Amino acid sequence: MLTNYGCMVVAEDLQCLKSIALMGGRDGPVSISTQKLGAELGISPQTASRRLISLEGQGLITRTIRPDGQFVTITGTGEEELRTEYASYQRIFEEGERMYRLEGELISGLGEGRYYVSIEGYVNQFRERLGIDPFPGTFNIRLIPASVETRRKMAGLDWIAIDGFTDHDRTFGGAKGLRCTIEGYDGAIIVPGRSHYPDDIIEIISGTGLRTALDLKDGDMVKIEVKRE
Amino acid sequence: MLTNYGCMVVAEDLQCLKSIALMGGRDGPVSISTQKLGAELGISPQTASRRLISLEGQGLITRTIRPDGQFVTITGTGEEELRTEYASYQRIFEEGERMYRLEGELISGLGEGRYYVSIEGYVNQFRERLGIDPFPGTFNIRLIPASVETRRKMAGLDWIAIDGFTDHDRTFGGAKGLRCTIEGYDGAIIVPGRSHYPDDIIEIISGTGLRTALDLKDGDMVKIEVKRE
DNA sequence: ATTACTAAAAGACGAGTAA
DNA sequence: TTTACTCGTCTTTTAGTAA
Repeated sequence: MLTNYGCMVVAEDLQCLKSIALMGGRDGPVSISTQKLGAELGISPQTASRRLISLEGQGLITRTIRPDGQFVTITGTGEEELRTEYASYQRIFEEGERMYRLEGELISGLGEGRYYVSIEGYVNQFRERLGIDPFPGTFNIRLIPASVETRRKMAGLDWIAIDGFTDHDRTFGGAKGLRCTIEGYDGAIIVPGRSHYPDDIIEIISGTGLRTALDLKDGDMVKIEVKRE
Repeated sequence: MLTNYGCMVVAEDLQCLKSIALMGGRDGPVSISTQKLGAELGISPQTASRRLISLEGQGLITRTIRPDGQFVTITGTGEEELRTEYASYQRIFEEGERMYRLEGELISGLGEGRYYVSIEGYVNQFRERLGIDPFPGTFNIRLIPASVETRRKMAGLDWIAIDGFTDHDRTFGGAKGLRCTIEGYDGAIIVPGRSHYPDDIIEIISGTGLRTALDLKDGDMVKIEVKRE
């Protein structure tokens, strides 16, 4: 254990302090037995006792010990410590640029997308619903594994429907699209309605010829950003 | 270590997960070296590495490891875990009955208070500003050590000023009061303006004769509640 | 530079026990 | 019942090292 030059409370101690706070230790003394606290935290009474001693030693709680138990109160310092932790979580969940980021390598298209962007029935919808007049050709990306998880989370976003249609007795399936930026360029992720695309591959359309504009070739890494909400 | 039957993530792992979230691991892959993470958490790179392995094993993060570092993303499960923790802190700070609780034993008064409640210049103010027509006699309490801290926190509350005055060439000092309830009965804590009362003793006035009403004698424990804000 | 293994050192844990 | 000590064990940590 590093000496922790006054900078931070050890994780277990903080967890223990949190439990005391949940029992009401911020508002006044709460009766806590080491057994009860131990059960709460999944540790032995002995260890619970040690935690309380440690918290007291750090000035995070004060105690009144009696033969039949003890009363514990969280000090101002202890409360500050909890507030700092709370602030971290607020930063995680309340702020943020609200952007999902995907990363992957450029691969040769599966062809399907190229086909889509040459059909008027689709192109019109891309233009009207997504605001993209697609460059003839798509951009296919194999996500790094760490991005596949992010892609899953994106299922909850507001995808725009691209309707299927029939033309000259031929049926064209539906799809859905989501606006994004590719290294700064506007575009959209397109996911065919039925066909099961592999989890780690996404197909992108853009008004720009991205391969040329970004000077990319197969295997190069690309970053994609998607606004949340 | 208990087996932790799927019920909870170990405190250190959670702390580590929180750090990753603060680096942006919720929105997409973040480049994290074990060294950087270790420095952030005050642990060695080896331990940081083990933490990441552990988090991955629990399905809380996914990783892409490269010879020159790694990309880490928080999974949906990991995010849930963080949200649960966040919810705990919200409960601590956002909810609650907003009551400070004090506890102590009834002691014989220091006399000073009894004096106060017999002087019209004070009594009028108690009545008008605190809404209390004081019973002649005060209630003195020696706080248990665990309550002394709470009393300190109460300094931030909205105390009502009791002004000093002069009568027949005699000077009467100011004081401040704060409404409270004593075992359910209305009253107020009175703190003399100048005199330095011991930290662990509080003096209470009430419209009721509390000793009789509550059937208390010296040494009995009493609970006092004060509304916050 | 990385990550993560092995092995020695450090530290934490819970059983037993006293007060 | 409590709290918290000692002590033996076991876990965790870090240093060293390999890939």
